[in-house]
Amino acid sequence: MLSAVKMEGHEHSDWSAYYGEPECYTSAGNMTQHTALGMNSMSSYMSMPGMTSTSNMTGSPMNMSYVNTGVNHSMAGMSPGSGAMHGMGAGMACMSATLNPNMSPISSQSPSMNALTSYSNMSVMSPMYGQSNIRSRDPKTYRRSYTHAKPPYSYISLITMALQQSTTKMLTLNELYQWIQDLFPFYRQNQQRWQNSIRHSLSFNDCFLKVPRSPDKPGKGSFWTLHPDSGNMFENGCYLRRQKRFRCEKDVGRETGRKTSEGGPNSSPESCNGNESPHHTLSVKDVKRPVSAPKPRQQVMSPAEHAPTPVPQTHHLPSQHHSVLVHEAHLKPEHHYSFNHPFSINNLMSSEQQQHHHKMDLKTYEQMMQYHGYGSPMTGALSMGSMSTKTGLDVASTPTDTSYYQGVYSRPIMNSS
DNA sequence: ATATGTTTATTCTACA
DNA sequence: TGTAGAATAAACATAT
Repeated sequence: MLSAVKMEGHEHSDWSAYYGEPECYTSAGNMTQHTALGMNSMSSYMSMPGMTSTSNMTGSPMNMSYVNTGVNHSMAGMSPGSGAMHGMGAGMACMSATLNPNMSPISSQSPSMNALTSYSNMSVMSPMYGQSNIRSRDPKTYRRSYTHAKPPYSYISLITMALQQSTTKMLTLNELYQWIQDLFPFYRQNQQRWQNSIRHSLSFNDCFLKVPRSPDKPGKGSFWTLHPDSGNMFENGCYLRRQKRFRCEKDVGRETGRKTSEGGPNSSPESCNGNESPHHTLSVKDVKRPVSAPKPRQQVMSPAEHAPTPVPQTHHLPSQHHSVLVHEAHLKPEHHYSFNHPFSINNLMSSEQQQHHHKMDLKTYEQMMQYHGYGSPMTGALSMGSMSTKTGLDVASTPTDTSYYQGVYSRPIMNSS
């Protein structure tokens, strides 16, 4: 529903041009009656008129032949019949699988993609978007224009989606880039511009945390993940503009939103792990940069620098803070479910489905712990990062042309005739 | 050299 | 209209 995805001023011209008159959105807002809020309501689009029926949706994601001549990274990683699909709403599973760049069975639960999918459907398949001036457009130019329209998501929400949908809940910068442009053709242009913005967003916003690579997994850049306390940043349903930026409280008082890293002696991991209370007071930023340093650059802690105790095995230990943080954020089985994010599985799956998901998560978690077999929370966290490659679940390594608009291509634009 | 990451500054926009 | 979130540009540093 469009009350869920408010079309704000950003690039409004783009969207109004492609989607028709504002009243379309207004009518979309009426959809609220169908559902609760947030992404749930967006999910309702899966069964909206204009969508194929559930039974049809269960067919095969492959029917959605995506005729994009661009990237198409194949659906190789996809597992159409994966068990992960079974618990999901059929239509959801289908679309999700179709769009998810990370087509592993596990990640096919992709909550974020459900959101995206829903939006996509809403925009294109829902009859209300086919009304008014769109109908009069030349279908060819309209289609082309549409696919290159700027998505109504802020960079922050795009990053959040990408991170949420990834199996390990953390991605490298390049994987983020890839995810975004795979999904949104719009971002296949002007890369320098938006990628700079992405980098800026990652650094600037407290809701994103940097997780250094383990030494045994060399590569460019760190992993990025969501702050466990970032919670539902888009609970107002607007993916262009949060009502309030997520900031770590400590730093809010100290400075205006600047990320600082690696706290002094006070920055105990526990105080920032997001599990003690919904409103812990220690900034995660302290994990990232020294408070004292006026303007430290590039303060990703080196393992040697920060590991108070020898790092078990070959996994690197960026810092205790980080370790706990990331551990809490990504390895605790319950983490995903305390994460009330609109893209989170919470909002998109039934309790039964969540149970299924939960089991899988536990299993994954256990496997990882078994794999790396040591007690340090850090190690597990890092294994998450490296797991992506170990288990072949690496998002960017198996890019698929899972364009956000994918489904659109294979079917006629609803009501546009 | 290029990618990645940090920071500052400016501008635009939505909203109270 | 003021404020705050977001987009953009750019300078600079560091890592690969």
